[in-house]
Amino acid sequence: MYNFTKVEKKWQKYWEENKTFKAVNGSDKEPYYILVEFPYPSGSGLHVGHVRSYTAQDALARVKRMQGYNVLFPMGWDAFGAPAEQYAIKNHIHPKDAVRENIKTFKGQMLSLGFSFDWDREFSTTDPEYYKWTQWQFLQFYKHGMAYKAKTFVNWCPKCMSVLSNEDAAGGVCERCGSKVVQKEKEQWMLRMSDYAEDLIKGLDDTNFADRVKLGQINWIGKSRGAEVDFTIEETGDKLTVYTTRCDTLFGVTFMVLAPEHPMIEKLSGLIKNMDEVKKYQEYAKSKSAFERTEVNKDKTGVKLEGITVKNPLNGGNVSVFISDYVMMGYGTGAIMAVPAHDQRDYEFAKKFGLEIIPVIAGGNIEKEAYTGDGEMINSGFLNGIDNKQEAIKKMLEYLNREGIGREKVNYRLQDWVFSRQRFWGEPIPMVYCEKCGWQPIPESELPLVLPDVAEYEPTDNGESPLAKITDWVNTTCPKCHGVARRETDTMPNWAGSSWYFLRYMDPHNDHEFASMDAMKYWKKVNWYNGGMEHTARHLLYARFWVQFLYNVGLVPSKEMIYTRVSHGMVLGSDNQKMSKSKGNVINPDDIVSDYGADVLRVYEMFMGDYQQDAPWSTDSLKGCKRFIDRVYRLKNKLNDNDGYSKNLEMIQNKTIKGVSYDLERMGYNTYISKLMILTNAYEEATSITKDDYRLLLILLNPVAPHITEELNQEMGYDLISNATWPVCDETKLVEDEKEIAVQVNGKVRGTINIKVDEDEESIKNKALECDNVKRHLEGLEIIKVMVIKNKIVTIVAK
RNA sequence: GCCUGAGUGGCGGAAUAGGUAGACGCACAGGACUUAAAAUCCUGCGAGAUUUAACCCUCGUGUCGGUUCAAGUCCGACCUUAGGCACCA
Repeated sequence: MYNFTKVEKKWQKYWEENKTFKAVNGSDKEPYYILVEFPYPSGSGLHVGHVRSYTAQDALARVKRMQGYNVLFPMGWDAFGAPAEQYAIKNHIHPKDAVRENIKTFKGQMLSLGFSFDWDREFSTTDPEYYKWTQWQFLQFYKHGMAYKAKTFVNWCPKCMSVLSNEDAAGGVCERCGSKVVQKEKEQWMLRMSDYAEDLIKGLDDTNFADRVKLGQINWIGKSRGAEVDFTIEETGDKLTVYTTRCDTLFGVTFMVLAPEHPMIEKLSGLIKNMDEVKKYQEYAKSKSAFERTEVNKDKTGVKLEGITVKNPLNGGNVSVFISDYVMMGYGTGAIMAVPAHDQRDYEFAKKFGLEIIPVIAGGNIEKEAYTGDGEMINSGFLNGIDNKQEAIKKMLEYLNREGIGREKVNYRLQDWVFSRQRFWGEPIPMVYCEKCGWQPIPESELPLVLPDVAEYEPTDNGESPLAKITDWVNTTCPKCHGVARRETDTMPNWAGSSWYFLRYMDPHNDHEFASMDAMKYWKKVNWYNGGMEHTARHLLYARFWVQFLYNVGLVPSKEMIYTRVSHGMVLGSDNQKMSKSKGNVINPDDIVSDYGADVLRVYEMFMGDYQQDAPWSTDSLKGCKRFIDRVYRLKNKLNDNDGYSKNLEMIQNKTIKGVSYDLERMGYNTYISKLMILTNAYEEATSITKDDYRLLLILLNPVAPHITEELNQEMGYDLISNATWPVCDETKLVEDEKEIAVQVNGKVRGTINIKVDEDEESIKNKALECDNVKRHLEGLEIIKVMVIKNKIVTIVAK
């Protein structure tokens, strides 16, 4: 048909040499910022899934440019991370070399697909010029009291002597050697993200995220309204505070449970008679991985604290105190009041330990299960008789406040961000430890703190980062007292660099700021951000937190720098399974580009299904898209010498313009393609078409098939499509004077009639009633009502 | 267990505000062109009953019920499936 490889290379070269898609800061045009998640450049190359989302955003970028916007559509590399480090350990090369190779592959693939990125803004998170600013921003967190060091637990494989990520420790076993993962205590850097819980919920109002994305964020933050209630340890007078969302059931409390790590246990150790048993249980809880501990369907375990007395502050009833691992130290106060009659977990625990169960809400059967429904309050003193939760909670809160033993309290599931990783291949945390002065930030003038150039990255056997072994690097002087000091050897998590990269694109070569305020004010925010579903909770939340912090210290112009966020579906293998080497269902985009061309691959991936839904690969369907492109190509043989547009095509042309413009706004890429197929079919049916007819189709198709459309457009002698204006629908051409509408009898279609668009109702009714098949169905029936729904349907009700 | 999607022909999927379900494409079948094949073009294509044939008829958007002149679309219960969270008090 035509040599697509030659045509595609030609235009790719043209775009690169002419910087056709360069975005200029401060232009008079309206700015429009389109962002697609930058990839982790893995060794396996670009995935067809990348092609799907990049094509979609590319199409949007090309349309917006034609609509007169100054479009920023950048690309870069999120290149820190464990795989590059693993690869480097195995092959004794520096990860930056592996990364350089992978980036080269990825970029070559992207160029071969014709994406209209502004490559002048390209960077990698691993460039010292970039991570200098990631480190600088960490220092701002630190200087504003938002970064601190604290002891937390990490997944630890005792055999590999290595810290594992939650993913590598999935199922409670080490992914590499299969040993049981245990929890190891470690001092780590933390960011005070929990302080931002409320602001992160509120900020969503200033965004246009898809509802399901907003919900994902809200659920992750996990806001809950409840109360704190103080219980008192009689022997010492210490307060033991619990968090509950059901203070209405306070009369039903028969015991309390503390998390095994609860600090009160240490404080009371002198009083606790069975301290040995308690210590043993604490050890047991620690030995479990986070996975095991949170596994739901397991037996409740625990130990009673013997020798201390606690009473229910409302009715003076005895309340025994247990420790159990079903209570988490990290949420609420790390202690709960147990109401076994009305909480499933407390019920199980009570049954196992033979504890008293007092119902305080009527309904249910406590012989069988905890009753969590609503009902009339019983056995509850001043609450008796109230028959709904809300009111009972309100009354109880009033009482608790009055007596000074409790207060309303909001809790969030969102915790502070563990910001340390025990890895080599990440941004070094720019902190120094001095025996005399403690933790000290390194001076900003010393940034970037670069990773050393060595070739050995084996982790240490005590769980520290490989950096700890590079003594030249570790040993330094204290910025404050100039004495001997050690560098922090942990690095930042992968999420760090990706939390602000969209800001850097606005001003990527700035060497004295991460991005100038002017540049950020010009671009305002990311108008349209697309990425994977798996990133809509965490990555997006981290990025929003980061931006909100920068805003609060006056470094960015808005509290939310991302406006619309959408997520695309995955491209599955033809077997409807996730593509993977082991399943042998992987499609390599390079093969498709060389066999069918980039345009065909792009069209197919837009046509394959609902963009926001997963869709399986089908090479047959791909071939159909090849046929479509070929048909568009062959239309050039039908050109006539007439000027303007063909009269008989104007209606469908304008319909198509209107339809596809709307489709592109709402990510209806599959229907966008189908509408162009319909237009192409109409062109094929015509005896001949004008050059303007043809060019219109080429412009409309250009966002998804940019190479062949530019080529055919050039053959006709026109100026570039990349300089063209997106067509606007001429509504006057859409006015139809005739229309076929359906006639229903008792809800079933029994015929169709042709009407004039402005025909009066009476005449339409008559036409409908005269329709043969309609008459047949009305035989022997009495007409009750005839309704004409304008230009849509006539419906007859008969008995 | 909770949250969020999704269930429509042989397949991928359409159906802006409830108004002719199955657009567009794939696969398949028949035909044209060809020595032949590929490519291309034409025709058919939800299921069923009936008929020489056409019209026509019945059923049909995961299941059951409801609202409506009219439901893939709205409401209520449920089932299946994918993803996320998970002893969160």
